[in-house]
Amino acid sequence: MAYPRSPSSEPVKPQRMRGNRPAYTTETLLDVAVTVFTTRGYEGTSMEDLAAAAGLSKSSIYHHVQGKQQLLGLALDRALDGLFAVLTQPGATSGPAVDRLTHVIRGTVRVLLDELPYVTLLLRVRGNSPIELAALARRREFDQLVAHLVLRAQRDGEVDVGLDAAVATRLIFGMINSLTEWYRPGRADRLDLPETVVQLVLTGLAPRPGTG
Amino acid sequence: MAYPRSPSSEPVKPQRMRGNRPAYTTETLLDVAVTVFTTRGYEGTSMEDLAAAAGLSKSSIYHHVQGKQQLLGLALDRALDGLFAVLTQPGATSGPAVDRLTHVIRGTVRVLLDELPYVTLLLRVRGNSPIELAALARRREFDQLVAHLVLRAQRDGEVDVGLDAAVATRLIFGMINSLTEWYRPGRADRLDLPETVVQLVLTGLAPRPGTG
DNA sequence: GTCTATAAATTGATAGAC
DNA sequence: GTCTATCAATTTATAGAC
Repeated sequence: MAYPRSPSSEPVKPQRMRGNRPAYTTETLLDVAVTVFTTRGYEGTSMEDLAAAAGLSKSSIYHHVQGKQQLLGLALDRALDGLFAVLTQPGATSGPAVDRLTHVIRGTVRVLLDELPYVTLLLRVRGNSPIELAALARRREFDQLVAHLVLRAQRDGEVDVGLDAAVATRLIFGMINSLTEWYRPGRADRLDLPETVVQLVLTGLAPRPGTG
Repeated sequence: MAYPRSPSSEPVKPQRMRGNRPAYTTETLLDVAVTVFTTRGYEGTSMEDLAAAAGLSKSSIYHHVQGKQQLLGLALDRALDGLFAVLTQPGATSGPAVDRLTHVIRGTVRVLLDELPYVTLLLRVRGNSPIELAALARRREFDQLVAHLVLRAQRDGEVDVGLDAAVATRLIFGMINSLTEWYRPGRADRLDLPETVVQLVLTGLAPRPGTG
């Protein structure tokens, strides 16, 4: 490599634009967009809203991404990748079904909290475009894999047989997903939310003998 | 009242319009609108969409309501009225706190199922207009009254003291509200959903001795 | 009660200068 | 990488005929 190093091998040094702000990348712009999308809703957000939130003009946004839909697609993929990663972790693929289920519940809560705005956006998608429909299809796939795990745990006698497994799965993950409605980083961080959810799912509210 | 009866005292006889369809009232139009709103999202629904769904022209809709926002406001009020009614029923105002809580859980699930599209719409509101902000304020009031009930049950030793009451309340009602994401009338109607939810909340998934 | 026609504003997106 | 200027399409809403 005696030749001058090609520009692409240089370390990334962010250029400073007006106001001494680092120039946007697709990634940093996505961060801004997802925040606005989750605040005002995707359809309720105009490119003008995005531009104002980013401190850019509308046309500058089109330098980084093809359009509003692409921003949505990137955000939904990120959320889904995080969720599917939980299902391939060792704790989710071996051992008693109820332990795998517990692992998936904990992992799903963690991903939801770590990627809060992205998962929030995913959970609100209605299927109004091909991009949204594709995300809904991936999400259904995730749901089905989890439902299968609950069914296994039930057949193995590890969880209550009095409940319909499919309904219980939906209710449990509905509970988990509802975290996006109120959790904000910084608040209630002393609470171990993944553990709280696992406890509530496994034993419910009823006082257990010896703890009251 | 010897004078001819005024038109307003006549029994309501719906006029038949084109295609032998009864003329719309604000109420029947609201029904159509709420269905479209929950399918495509409120912001994702144009007056043109509503007109197409109703089989009317856009301008005819303005004969019945002032505009899109008013349709939203009427729908949100209906959902909130139903939820608040649960809190004033006898079972919710006397007796041990845990029984009152159980009553409210059952009642909330019932209202949610009975007024499904209206409550669904309420749960998706983001606060993008004064009408939405007012609905969110009423909803917060409902949530606080319920949270108070859980706290009472906890203090009375009727539910597990290992859980944060406020967090548990949010998770439980998050689970209930998640019914709007998948419940459709006709399907799973043999399942007693209010009871299933109460059981899951009180005892969780864990198999109880004697039932396995 | 419903229609056609149209106004006024906003929307997602592009062209081209710096 | 960002800007101003602009376009074509869509959106909410109104006017006025039947």
